[in-house]
Amino acid sequence: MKLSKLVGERLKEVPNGAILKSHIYLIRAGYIKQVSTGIFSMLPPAQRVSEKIQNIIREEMNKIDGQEVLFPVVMPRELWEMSGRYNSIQEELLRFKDRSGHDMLLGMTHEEAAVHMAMNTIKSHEQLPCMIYQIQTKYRDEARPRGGLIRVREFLMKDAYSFHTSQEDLDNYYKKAYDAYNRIYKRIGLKNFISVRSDSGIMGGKVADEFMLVTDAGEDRLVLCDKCGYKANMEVAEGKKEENTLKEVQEIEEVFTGNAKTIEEVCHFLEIDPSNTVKAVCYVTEDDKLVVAFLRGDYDVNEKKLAKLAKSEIKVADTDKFNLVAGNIGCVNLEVPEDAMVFYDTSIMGLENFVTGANKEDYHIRNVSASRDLKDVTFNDIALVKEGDRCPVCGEKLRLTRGIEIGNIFQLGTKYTKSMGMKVSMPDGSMSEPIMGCYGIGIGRALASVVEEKADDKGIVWPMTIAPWHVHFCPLRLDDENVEAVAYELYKKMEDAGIEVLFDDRKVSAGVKLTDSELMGMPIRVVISPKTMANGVAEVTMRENGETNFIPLSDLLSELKIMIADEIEEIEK
RNA sequence: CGAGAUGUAGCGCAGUUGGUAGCGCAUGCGGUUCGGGACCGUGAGGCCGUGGGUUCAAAUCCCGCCAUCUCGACCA
Repeated sequence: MKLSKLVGERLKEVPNGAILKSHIYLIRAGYIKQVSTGIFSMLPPAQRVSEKIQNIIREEMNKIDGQEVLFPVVMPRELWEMSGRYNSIQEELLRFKDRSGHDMLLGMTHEEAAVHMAMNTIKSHEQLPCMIYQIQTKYRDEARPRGGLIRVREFLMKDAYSFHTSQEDLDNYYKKAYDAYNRIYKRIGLKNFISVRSDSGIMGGKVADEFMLVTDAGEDRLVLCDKCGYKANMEVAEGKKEENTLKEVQEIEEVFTGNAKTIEEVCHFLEIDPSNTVKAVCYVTEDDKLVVAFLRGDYDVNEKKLAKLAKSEIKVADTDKFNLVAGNIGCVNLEVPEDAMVFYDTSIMGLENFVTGANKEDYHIRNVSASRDLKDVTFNDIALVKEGDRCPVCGEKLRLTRGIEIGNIFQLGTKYTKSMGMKVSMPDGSMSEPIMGCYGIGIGRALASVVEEKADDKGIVWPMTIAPWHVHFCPLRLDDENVEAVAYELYKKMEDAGIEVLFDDRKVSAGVKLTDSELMGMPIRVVISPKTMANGVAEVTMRENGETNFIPLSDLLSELKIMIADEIEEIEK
């Protein structure tokens, strides 16, 4: 490819509003162009990377007996009513009408389509297990896209769906998919990725794993133990809290706290530490039942954990509706409706002489004792892990960090086969709903993640396995007839030899060529100039570490081929 | 969806107390340079997001709308 003809431009300046490395460089280096919020076009180099990532994914999916299919982007309302999701999913599902007024939607995921395909074709247990997958555009009407390709509304995704006759069979396959995912990330050149057990939602699945690129740029919070390897998404992470030390129990007394409502205000007013308080956070369930959560003042509610205990989605309650005194709610003599649920976090266990609300305006109470005043309550873990908590497995201090979710796999169970009525005949002649698993990877996000992990202060650094071109060929002084002749000859030879080469055929200064090559990130740069030609060599530089070698022109092709092959082998081994 | 901000040339930005728009980069042409974003000369390129209002006069002041960004909520 000749750079002079490549569609797209290199920019010197940071695009307005871009924060993430991947966002900045992908725009500056001419890989992507924004069309609308969360909607991007891929320019030729990005498309080449995307195709290489797709092919690696295809290979790995095919290795675990996947069969590639293609579901439609547009689906009719009826299909999604079968699973109940036409109504259960809100604005994120983009709905519209066709010319005859029929309700249609844009696919944001394809469980329904997968079951639709399978239920007309898979009839017997003998055809199982079976996995079908596609690589196709998804549309999710995200409320707030961000970070360039990290969180978008329209994106290319590989999604796979497997069908099984038993949980055991699903477990076996799930393990295979898990291994395939690890191989995929390794092969596209990522290093600092992990998998974490995650929340599969109230609606069903039992097991779910998320693959995360560990980076400060991530939007998911992670909890890791460097000693024993415990790792979890913040949503499900457990932490051992520091135990409360026993103290002599004193008599409860009421204290006037006036306008001090929040924990911060109360602590400031009484000159105490938040860890000596117990706060209340109130929620309502889907059917408007009150849920009160008590935690030590220095902890926050993990709403996912609480929702699980309450067996319902929850949202923050309007305390007035339940005659609660916002800011003065306490765990002693709290009056709540019959059907209300009250939960106590384990951080309160053994806590003595603490401050909590008095359940009346302007007052708190002090010297409350868990052992005396909360004798009969059950303690549950409903708090978010915080800095300083210890590993639930080995007791070491946990590390809190962030990650970008680069893929997930989970066991769906029979949610879709049951709701849509897919059954297969079993060995004993009975009919049964297959158990499903599903497995997703966003292609664009994977691409951006590689940039995020590997880019340096000069630009993108592509791994050889997914680089748009292996070699960035920069002849300097193309106005020199000798250089020009040799350059075009070398370019042709490289292409003929099957080396993917981007040829900077522009007659511009050395600085422009070299900085552009670093910005665009090809793994190998080949420079020739009157200087190198006088010695009969080419200057070959690795983008990743800047290592430079001078290679005789006569050996250049064979050396490049070896370097490319070695590099790919190194990444994939 | 809540909070904050921004819309002026392809990109990044300036634009005074209201007086019909400029800078840098990129870009066309001519020339001199040229191994780390060269220089000189000369062009082209703007419905100042959009609709209304105030005014003799609006990029500038007021109101609505739209778009975009950041933080948060949400995220099958």
